Parts: sequence; structure tokens; C-alpha cells
Amino acid sequence: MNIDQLKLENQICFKIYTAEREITKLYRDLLHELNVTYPQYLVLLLLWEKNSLSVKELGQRLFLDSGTLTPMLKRMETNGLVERKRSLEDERSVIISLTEKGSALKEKAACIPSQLIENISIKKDELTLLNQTLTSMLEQLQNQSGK
Amino acid sequence: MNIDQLKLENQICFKIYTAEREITKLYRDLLHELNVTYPQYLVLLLLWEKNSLSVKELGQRLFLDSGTLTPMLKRMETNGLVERKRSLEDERSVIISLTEKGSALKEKAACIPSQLIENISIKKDELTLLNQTLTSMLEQLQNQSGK
DNA sequence: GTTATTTACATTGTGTGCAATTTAATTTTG
DNA sequence: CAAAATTAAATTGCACACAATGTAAATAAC
Repeated sequence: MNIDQLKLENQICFKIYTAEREITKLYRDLLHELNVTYPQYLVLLLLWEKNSLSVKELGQRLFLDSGTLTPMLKRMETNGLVERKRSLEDERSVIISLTEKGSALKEKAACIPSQLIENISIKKDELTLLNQTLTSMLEQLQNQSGK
Repeated sequence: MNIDQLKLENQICFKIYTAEREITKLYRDLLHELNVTYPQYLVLLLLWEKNSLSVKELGQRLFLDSGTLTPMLKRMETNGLVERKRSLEDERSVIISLTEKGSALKEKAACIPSQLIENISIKKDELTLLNQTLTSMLEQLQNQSGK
């Protein structure tokens, strides 16, 4: 094993850990006006595509479990962004749907992806490459933890 | 703005967010035997290099503030890994140093970096490139938030 | 058809992560 | 040197993230 790999600064995992927090910080500023957190914004992104989704579906898309989602969705309900209703077909399932207010936020949020890219200011080539590398890394990781 | 950028799956930030959690999960397994969390392991990495550091120095290296570090270091103290002492030169400063137990963990942890790389199973070229890209991205982000 | 198993959420408890504020020590300023 | 400003930690409060467990509904097994 290379001795340099023991140095914190050279560890890819520490970089990803740090990058995640820097990005969340950036989103915090951008989302401040909308009064939502980054994980809540992710939920909204999915609901803006498809007006209602079950907790299970949200969890599958975001890789989050009910221990995280249930309290988060309750906070979003309290803030008037979503509704939570038991499914009629399957009483175990809870359907999350956008309220008018939650739906209306979509317009306010339209500028966020471009603002974000601007702030990251990464070259398009690099972005594509980074995306590819992370995608294959994620596949590895998620297959492994699935075992 | 490209419409595809609105899709969750294409968002680089979501990938980084997800990768961070997958990596932390992987570390959770690897660190289970040592009975430390990933952030605690990061503190130990720094202390294994230099036996004692102030909370401020730890914060600068890890980009964490006292609100995170103070309770975390107290937990590590409770678990017998570190000691916390006020600096004699500057009473505002708290010096964190390794105990025998904390020091001894280094050997047990020696195999972790290689195990991790194995689990991520990324090509060496890709790893180098990923590291470079994240490094420059982090510089951008950290310069910006410093403003 | 009843029992066993599985499934979908909810709950509990622990550990970050960070904004905002407080406290005490040190530096800087006038 | 005394008052003001700065600095280093600690504290408070909130929001994830997740393991472990509980609960009720649906499905599978027999």
C-alpha cells in the first residue's frame, strides 16, 4: 500500500465527504429563499416530475429509508408543501402528493440548476467524466451493499 | 438550460450526495470492529500522524466547527480514545491527544485503506482523474464559501 | 381458511453537521 | 493600561441518516 494513501488529503473518500458538505452548503444558500433543505428539494424534484409518489417509491429513488423520510415528509407537510394520505388500494402505503404551494415552488426553483453549475464552474468535459466515474463507482458500491 | 439537467439521475450533486452515503456505509462495516464512526476515524487519522492537535487545527483540517467537534471529541474521550486538555499557553485552546488505546487502534486500522479501495474497485486512472476533478471542484467551492 | 411470512411505515435512539449564540481568554486600539 | 474587538470552545436547537425495533396490512404457505 502506498504510504501517501494514508494521508488524509490524498484520500478520495475524504474528498467526496468534503465535496458533499460543500455542495450542501451551496444549496443551503440557493434554497434559503424557498425555505427547504437539500434533501427536501430532492423530494420536490421527484414530485415535480410526477405529482404523487409513495414513501416507498421516494425511498427507492433517493436511497433513503422510512426512518429518514417519515419525519422529513411530516416537516414538509407542516410547511404546507405536501400531503400525506394512506393509499386506498394498500393501507400499508402512504402516498405523498404536492399541494398548490409545493407545486408553485417549481417556478421559483427553475433557476437553481444553472446557478449551481455556475458556482461549481467545472468544465463540461470534466463534468461528463466526473458523472461517468461516479456512476460506475456507485454501481459498484450499491451492488456490494445489496449483497 | 438542458432539460435533462432537471432529472435527478443526471444531477452530479445527487451522485456526490449518494456516493458520500454509500462510502460512509462501507466505512461503517470496516470500522465496526474498531467501534468508531467515519468522522471519528478521520480525527484518528490526523492524530496518528501527529499525536496531539488542538480542536481548532482538527477543525481546519476536517472543515468542521466546534459545534460538531466538541460533542464528537467528548464521545471519543468517553470511549477512551483521546484526552482533552486546555492548553497552558492559551487557555482558550483545547488540546486533543491520543490515549494508549487510541494509539493502539492504528495497527488494527492499517488494513482499512486497501480494503476500501478494493471495495470501490475503481481503475487507477479513473481514481487519479476523479481525485483531480474533485480537488479542483473543492477549491472552487471552498474559495466561494470563504467570500 | 388460518397461520406464517413479508411488506410499508412509524418509532426510538445515536451520531453527525451546522447556524446562531454564549462564555472566557487573548489581542488590539486608542 | 483600560475598553473594544477578536478568537477558541462550548452550548442550543434543528434537520438529516440510519440501525433496530414495533405495528398493522397484505400475501404466501400449508
